[in-house]
Amino acid sequence: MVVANLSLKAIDSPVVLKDRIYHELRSAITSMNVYADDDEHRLDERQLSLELGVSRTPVREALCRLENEGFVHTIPRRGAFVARKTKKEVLEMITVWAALESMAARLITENASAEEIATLREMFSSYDEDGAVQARIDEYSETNVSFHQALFRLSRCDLLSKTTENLFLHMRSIRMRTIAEKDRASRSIIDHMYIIEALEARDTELAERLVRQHSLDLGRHVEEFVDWLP
Amino acid sequence: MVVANLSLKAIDSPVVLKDRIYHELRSAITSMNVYADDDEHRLDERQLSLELGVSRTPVREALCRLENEGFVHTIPRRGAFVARKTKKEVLEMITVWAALESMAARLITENASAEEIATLREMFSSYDEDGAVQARIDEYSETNVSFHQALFRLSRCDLLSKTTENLFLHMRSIRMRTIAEKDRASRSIIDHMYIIEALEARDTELAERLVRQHSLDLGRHVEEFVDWLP
DNA sequence: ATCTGGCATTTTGCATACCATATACCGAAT
DNA sequence: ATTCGGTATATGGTATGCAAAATGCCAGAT
Repeated sequence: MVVANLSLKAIDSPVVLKDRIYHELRSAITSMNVYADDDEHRLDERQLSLELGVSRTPVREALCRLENEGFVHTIPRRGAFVARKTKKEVLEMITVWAALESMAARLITENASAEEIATLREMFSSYDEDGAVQARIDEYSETNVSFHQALFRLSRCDLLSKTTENLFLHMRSIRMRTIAEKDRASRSIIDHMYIIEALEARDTELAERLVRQHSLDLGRHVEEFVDWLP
Repeated sequence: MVVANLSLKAIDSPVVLKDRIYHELRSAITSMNVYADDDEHRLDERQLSLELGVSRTPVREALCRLENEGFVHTIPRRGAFVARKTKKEVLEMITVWAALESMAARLITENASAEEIATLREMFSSYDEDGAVQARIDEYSETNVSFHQALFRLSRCDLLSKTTENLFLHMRSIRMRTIAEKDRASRSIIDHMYIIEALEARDTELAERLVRQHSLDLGRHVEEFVDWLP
């Protein structure tokens, strides 16, 4: 008799309620337009637990986690609110982003394979013709996000990706809104191409600088033109 | 009758139980030597709540927060354990650190006042004589931590400081152990002096590079010599 | 002797109950 | 009419209760 070797992968996620609630609430929060109106969006524990058909306990634990990650702001004895970032906070997020992504670029020049870097170039291959970016601006916006996520993935540094994940979500609405401004979109794709070239050339310092500059440019744009943030 | 103008500052922190428990547990975890023995340190909810004289609920919320921040690892239906970092994870923490601190250095060259930068130099003034670092190695170790914290403080970017805060705590034990190796300590103070000079000279690129290199050197040291991590 | 299967115990995850505080409402006094 | 104070109500913070799941133990089989 031989022992069957099925090479199974361990299952260690008896997906628990609080996690599902966490994801549910997070996606609800990140997909809503927090800045549409002026009044703060309160998150009533009892109401949420009623809507979700669960008790307050797992809702509270999900809110606790969302608070740590900056999506929710809670005031003791007053309740939880959807967090509204100030302009200063958004600018600081962009600064941290720039720091992390430029480090990711460094690591890519040192560790990534040529094939991996090639995938970055392919992402933009369908935008070759003049005006393609403008014509499919929404699609390009998604590609844009994917590109930045890919940079972190190729860095092979999980903590870098993990630390940035929440920044991504926080910045989603901001980026969606700023990328739509047409000249920024074409500037954006040019920047990306130079970044890819630097990565291909394994020019660590250049890649780092270009990536950082790309982010800080967004920061300067926000600083100058975004007036819909407190 | 006039209204007394006392210029009071708002008090909005009716410090709640879960926060005190969080801090209590965090300091307990960060000050213990997690890597002393091989068996994992379990955190029994009931036992903790008994010891702290509270119910399980706030303990659970504190553990939830600690898990988000990487101090605690919980397995559903199995319980919470003090998180043990792998060597890979420590190296990644150092990488992220390098990214954040080098950005802090950039910002200092651009924004900090000469007086602020001068305070950095003063921190090391008592270590001028040869061998002073070796003689007061524990004291120097604290100064070392303060120096790095000061870099983030002077960057005036709260998110940068906040993001790094947990890394600081995670790295405490590592740094405490590695700094004690004497030649690293003297190398360290030399690095710091060059960094301060670059900041004083407002040489953004140089300051950034020196700070990053200083962190990555620690990374290489850990990579090479730390064998007590899984 | 070792391995397997079932039962008991422990412990988490979720639900509910209770308490303290913050807000809202309302009446009385100015 | 407006403002102040008290009471009611609502809501979050904490405690406890209950059920499902995981571990450990023990007996029986091989």
